[in-house]
Amino acid sequence: MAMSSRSGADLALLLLGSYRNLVDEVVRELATRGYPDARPSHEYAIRAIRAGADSASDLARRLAITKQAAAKTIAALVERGYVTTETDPADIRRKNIRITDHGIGLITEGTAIFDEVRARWEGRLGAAELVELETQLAQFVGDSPINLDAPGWAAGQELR
Amino acid sequence: MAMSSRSGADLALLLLGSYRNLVDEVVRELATRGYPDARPSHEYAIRAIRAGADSASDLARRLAITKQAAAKTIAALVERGYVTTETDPADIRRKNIRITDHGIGLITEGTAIFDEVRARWEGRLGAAELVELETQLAQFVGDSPINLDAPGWAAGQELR
DNA sequence: AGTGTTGGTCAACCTGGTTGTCTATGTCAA
DNA sequence: TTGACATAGACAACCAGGTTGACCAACACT
Repeated sequence: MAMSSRSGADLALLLLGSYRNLVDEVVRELATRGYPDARPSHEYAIRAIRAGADSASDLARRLAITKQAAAKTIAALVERGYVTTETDPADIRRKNIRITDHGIGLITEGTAIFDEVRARWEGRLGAAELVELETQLAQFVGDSPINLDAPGWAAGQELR
Repeated sequence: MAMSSRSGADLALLLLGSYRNLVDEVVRELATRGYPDARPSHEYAIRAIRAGADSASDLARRLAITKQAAAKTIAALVERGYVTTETDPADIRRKNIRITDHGIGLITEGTAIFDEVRARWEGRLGAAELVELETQLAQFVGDSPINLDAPGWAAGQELR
């Protein structure tokens, strides 16, 4: 019996479930590779920093969160040794963020694992099908205020 | 130029972005229809209650969260008038949950809106394509501890 | 009875955000 | 040069939606 049309609520749960499944796997694997306390938000933040957000306010704008939230995130990153901060000599107010080797390691491994999991899915669906799926999802995301480059909305507690 | 293979991290963001897009729309629309303070978790919880979880411990098991968390959720539902509780005459410890008309209204409208949004997506993708997408997502979710019927993991702060 | 299980509650904590307020510094224009 | 405004950051309090841990009261079973 072709199950045909599911409910909209189920669709939502499918989307979120897939996301969490993917991300949980990445976090788990990251833990076994020497980053036991890494959270998805750390990855996103470090990526944003690497992409040019070199101060708290900058990061806040990039992630589309408040600067207070950005400051907290940075504090967490410093605590874990993923970044360091030092006062900008040219502007005493600013604290420039620099990613440590450990931080680089995190996003390098993170990216690799993300891609590994994606490859696994690709193996199951077929390359063309996965690309199509991504294209379709991009359509859903496209017509919205949501900005893939500013995944501040990606927060929540994604792992338990 | 066919953009072909995206990164695994992007895939994750696409999934989450689609979810939030869908859910945000539902919450927004719900607000305009007389449920301004409804949160996704409320909907999930009321659904679970309607499906038979008539006590806090029950709800906890069903949602796969702690009973304390379930109790908090129920308190929020009572506060908003979506459910009422009364002590079970047959077992003084239990507090039976009953969904109010307002609560029924919430999930009725919620379901309708979810389906409307899904229908909109269907209109864009085509019916067959959407079903295929759902089937593919179900595959990703299927091989995991994630249980669509126990969306406790769906929490996080899904809306900003 | 006595022992163990179950339902619920209190309290403290965590994460990742939010507002609101404040100071210190920088910038720019009159 | 000064005075107005913008910006960087920090502090404090709060919120949602979870978590642990400790507990008590009520039920169930032998």
